[in-house]
Amino acid sequence: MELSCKSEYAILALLEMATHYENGEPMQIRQIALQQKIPDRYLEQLLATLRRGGIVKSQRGSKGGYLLAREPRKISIFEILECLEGLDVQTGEQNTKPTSLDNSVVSEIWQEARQAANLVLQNYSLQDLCEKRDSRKQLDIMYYI
Amino acid sequence: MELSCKSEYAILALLEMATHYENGEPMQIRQIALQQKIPDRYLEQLLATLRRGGIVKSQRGSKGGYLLAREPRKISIFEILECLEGLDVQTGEQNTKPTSLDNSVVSEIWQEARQAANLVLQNYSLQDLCEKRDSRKQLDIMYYI
DNA sequence: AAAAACCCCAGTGGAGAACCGGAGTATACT
DNA sequence: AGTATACTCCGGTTCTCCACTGGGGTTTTT
Repeated sequence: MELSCKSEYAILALLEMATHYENGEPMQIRQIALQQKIPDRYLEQLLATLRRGGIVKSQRGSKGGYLLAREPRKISIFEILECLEGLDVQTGEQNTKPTSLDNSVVSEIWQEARQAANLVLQNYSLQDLCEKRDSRKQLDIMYYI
Repeated sequence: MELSCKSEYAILALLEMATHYENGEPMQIRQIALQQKIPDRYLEQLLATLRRGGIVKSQRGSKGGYLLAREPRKISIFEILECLEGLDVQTGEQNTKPTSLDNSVVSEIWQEARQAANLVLQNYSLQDLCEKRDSRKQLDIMYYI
């Protein structure tokens, strides 16, 4: 029930990219890693996965880096998590576990709960998170004054 | 996002105990383990945790075993999972991670999603699962005829 | 050609999950 | 009283996965 480090890193990185989305220039791994305090070699792998998942695109060579593949509004948090955690390799072979009635009832309940969580995550886009953060920031400033 | 083996075992075991709840006699670990195909030495540990969590009570000695501490209707699936997975030791010490604005926004979203899942699990009792299974069983018999 | 970035593959250390085993203790039955 | 039958507690083992690191490559810009 815990948010994995991997997913948190990925969301933070994408959040960073989303806030700089407008200027259209690619962001480097180092740059993102520094801003969000993420080990850069690790982030590299996460971004590679996100690229394969069609969430970001990369530009090689000098002046290269990463860009969101779509507008922040069009990228849901659910999609990000699915890309990273998901792809539980659907082993074509039959699962040898003899699924009993009890077993299937339990896993259905579990699936229903997961579905409820997914629904929430599908309704949050990167844009939403950015706005949430920015309005929070404004609030903080107000309080400071 | 996967249901841990531990939790699945526990729910299955409690399900087994719930179906025999009426006759009032304690069930032995071996008995439950055999029925639900769970390694008995492992189940022992899970039941100990559930006992400390006030979900089952134990009777020692010959003719001993385990009993649900309450009626199956009064035990929610959420409570079971919380007892097993939960208790994320609230380290009194300050978390040294410098929570940024981004960080807290992300973890709030995550918490909201988890909350949605928990709500589902809170609304399912052991009794509900038993009934769901039994009605499924009836259906199967009908189809067989 | 050299520098700056991404790309790919491989390995490592630690933590936790899923078990297993043995010695101890309470209870019931005879 | 004694034995069998259960739970109780404590420890160890094996295995997998996560987070992270390293060493090469390749592509692009200057």
